[in-house]
Amino acid sequence: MIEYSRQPHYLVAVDCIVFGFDGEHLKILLVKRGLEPEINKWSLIGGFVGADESPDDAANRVLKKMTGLEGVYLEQMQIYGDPGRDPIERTFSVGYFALIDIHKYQAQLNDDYEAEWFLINDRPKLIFDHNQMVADARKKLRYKAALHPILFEMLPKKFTIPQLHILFEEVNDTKIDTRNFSRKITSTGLLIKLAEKDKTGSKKGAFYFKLDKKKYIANSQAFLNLIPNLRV
Amino acid sequence: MIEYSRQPHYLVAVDCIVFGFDGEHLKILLVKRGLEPEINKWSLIGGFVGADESPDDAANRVLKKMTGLEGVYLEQMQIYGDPGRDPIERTFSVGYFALIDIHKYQAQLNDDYEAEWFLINDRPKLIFDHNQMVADARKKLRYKAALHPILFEMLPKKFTIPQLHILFEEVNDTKIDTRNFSRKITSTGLLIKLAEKDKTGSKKGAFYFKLDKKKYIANSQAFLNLIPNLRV
DNA sequence: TTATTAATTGTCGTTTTGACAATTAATAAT
DNA sequence: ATTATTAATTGTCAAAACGACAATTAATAA
Repeated sequence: MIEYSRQPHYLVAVDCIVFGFDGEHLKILLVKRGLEPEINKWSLIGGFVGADESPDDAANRVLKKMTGLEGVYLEQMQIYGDPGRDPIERTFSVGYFALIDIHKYQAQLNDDYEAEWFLINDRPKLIFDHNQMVADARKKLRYKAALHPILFEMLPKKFTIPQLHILFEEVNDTKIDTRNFSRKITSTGLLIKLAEKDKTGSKKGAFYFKLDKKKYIANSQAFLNLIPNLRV
Repeated sequence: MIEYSRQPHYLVAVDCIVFGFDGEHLKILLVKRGLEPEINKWSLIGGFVGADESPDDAANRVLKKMTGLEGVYLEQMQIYGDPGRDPIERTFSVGYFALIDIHKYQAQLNDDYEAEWFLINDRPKLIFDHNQMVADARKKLRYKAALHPILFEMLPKKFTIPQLHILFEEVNDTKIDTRNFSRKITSTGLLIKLAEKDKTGSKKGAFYFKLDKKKYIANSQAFLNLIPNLRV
């Protein structure tokens, strides 16, 4: 009856830009393909959307498979669907960016892929339109992180203000005054100061903080102003 | 060689939430389907993505066909892809929201569809997950409009501050002090005051303004703070 | 001429911002 | 033990932004 069947059918995939932070620099997780086409080339973590799963399900499945992690911060970015973006067959890909605590990551044994962390500013060329995806993801991460408290997702449970500070500078690619930053971030009320100090970075040591989960969830949609003189 | 062919294939569509403003209220454009399934039910403007077009192309094509308009403000929202969202066959849909000047709209003769404007707060139930799409689009419109100067897209070339004011209140579903709003919106530097006045709404008349195109383009990504006490 | 109405400009205390300085808490060197 | 050193933390302050609220203005209608 209806024309559905006459319409062309396509493959639908997901690709994840996985961001991590090693304490100094922003990194992304890439995989070396063990399959044709583009065998041995670096690419984003991705996979086809199965018959019984949503794109979100697929992204979570792929992430679990490649990082061993579940319930990570995952945000849909946009769809990539130019005809010809995949040389084999027309494929739509839903781009996601993920934020993970790099220390929780554990390499998964996998015959098809070989995963590796790269500095965001020193990464290999990627297949297809994956380079564009990374650029878009970075832009969106910067945008979102300027307004919402999401960067905690890349830090361990316990973290210090200086750690946060470096992360913010790294993501926004700018210098931020430590004194003003400290005041701003604590004034959000999202942090709980712990008794313990991290002495690895300095003689004085920096107090550990943890997230106030309740407030974090309640404020996840709130607008903040974490970046001075912000212009996107 | 590669497994692509063994993967399931799907339909990919676009659906557009078309927003307009009649001077008093926010409206959306809906169509009555003349096709099975869900014949005679109201739905969003949409269509399948053709073999040689991107989702953006498809959205523009569909909009042109249903409104007669080209080059309208169009923004990708998210993909809808739950299995079973379409009862006939698995279909992914890329949701877009569009902002148009309602007065430029002209009904298109179309055998398959019948289009009509509805008040955003008094609209019929829609097919499939289209109700969710409208809710999402409204939320995103509100979010975006709070930070970026996009609502001009729904007004004529010449507009008055009071018109803008009503539109902002309508989109954000809140009362905004006229005096502070006027000061804020003019201080963005995006408006050029014209000599002419609009006398239809009051005795004193309100000055017409037009957009400073150059500054508008340059600032389209700038953060503004147009809504007082903003909490999303 | 006056009343009316909505647009526009003005006032002002409070809060936020961001540039910059001073202090503090630890360890390492003397 | 004392001092130097270093990074974390707290402090200062002037300028700008914010938002609650009042007064004035420009037109038409009575």
